Amino acid sequence: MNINDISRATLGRLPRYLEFIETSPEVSHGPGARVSSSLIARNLGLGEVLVRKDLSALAGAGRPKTGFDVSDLETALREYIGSDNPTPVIIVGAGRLGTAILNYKGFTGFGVEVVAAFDRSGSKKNDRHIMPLEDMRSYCEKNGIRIAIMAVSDDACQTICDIVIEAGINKILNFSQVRPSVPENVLVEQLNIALSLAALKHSGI
Amino acid sequence: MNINDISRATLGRLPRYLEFIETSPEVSHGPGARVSSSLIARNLGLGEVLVRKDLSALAGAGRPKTGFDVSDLETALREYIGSDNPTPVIIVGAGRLGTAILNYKGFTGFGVEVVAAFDRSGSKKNDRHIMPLEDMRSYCEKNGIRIAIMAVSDDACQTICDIVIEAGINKILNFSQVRPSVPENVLVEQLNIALSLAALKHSGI
DNA sequence: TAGATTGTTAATCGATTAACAATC
DNA sequence: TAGATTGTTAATCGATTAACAATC
Repeated sequence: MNINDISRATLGRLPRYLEFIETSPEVSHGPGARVSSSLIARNLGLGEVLVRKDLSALAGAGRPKTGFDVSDLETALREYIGSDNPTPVIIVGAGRLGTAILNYKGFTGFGVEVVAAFDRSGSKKNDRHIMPLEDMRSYCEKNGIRIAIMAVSDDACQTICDIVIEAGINKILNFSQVRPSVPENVLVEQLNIALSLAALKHSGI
Repeated sequence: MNINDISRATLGRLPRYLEFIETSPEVSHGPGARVSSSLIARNLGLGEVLVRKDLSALAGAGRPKTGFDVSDLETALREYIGSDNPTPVIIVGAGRLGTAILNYKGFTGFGVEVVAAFDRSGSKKNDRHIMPLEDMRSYCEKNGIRIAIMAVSDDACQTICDIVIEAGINKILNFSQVRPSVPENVLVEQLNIALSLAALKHSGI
């Protein structure tokens, strides 16, 4: 396993590792300080082999008996996640959901940053400036934006999606239940809140 | 494979099957009308064996040459999804995200329904009545609510979670990045928007 | 009968876990 | 050395796909 095939499952755990290493009093930070995968696993409620695999895929081998170098690990985690140099994304659709996401604080730890929001007519909501759709293309070109969050109605989804792609976006996180048809060089990920709820409802407990 | 082990992946496809069957002009609806898994697969962009497995797990065997009975399939899909008799859920936390979800229209097709929202202090937002947290327990007991969506800040997550469980909730869809610790008879599903974005960012295209 | 469509069994693939060998 | 901790290989598990047999 090497750094090029970090799975989504692993990626989801990386910020937890980083946060644990940075904040736990059980982890020391002097030069040469080390941390064991077992310690991390125990605190995060994960299997220790799993942690070991995640970490070694990311930061290279640990050392038997002593564990992983804390400082190397921090650097590698920050580097891979990109928390110091987050990727800019835009939001398209500034209704209630779009505005909520626009003001959401949890993105930085995952290496992304919402830099702008667009809607049919520009406006100003909760201190953040919303730009009109017409400005999206030039904004994205100028700022090299390739990722968009779409929070628009099911009805508008395909139409807006076409515009978004036209603006140079090639990765879309879509909150609509409609799966827009897109050219094959564009990637759409559906985030379906209702499905998560339904799965919960059906999960036997 | 039988109806008791419908996977989450399958569950996510069921509403799409139902919608296709109900709305596609390629599907007729008279008594004895049938539809083939291949037709569904082709239209939804899925493998036909996959569709066949999903459908037969849900509604029992199809018939070679003729396919699946449309009416049986519709009944089974509606029955399993529960769209005619949706499960009530509550929202806890009526900030921007909570309010957005409260007004979200996409739940019915997945067999769930948001029936109330709670926040520290009750209020009225966008025509929907928000109740104070103190009323949650009696409301849930009276209405038999066992599922909650938590849309509160990371800081408040554990505190509110305890209150939610106290109110009789045993399944929680949590938008916070904090994973609350809960008794083992309570199920928490994390829905992490930032992770979805990060995964998209790292997906090679 | 022939052909469309299904069901079944085995193969693949990815993620996780278990068992054990290696090493500092 | 002994023991803590790692890495590696094989097993498991779930979802999907491929190949093929069954049947109306």
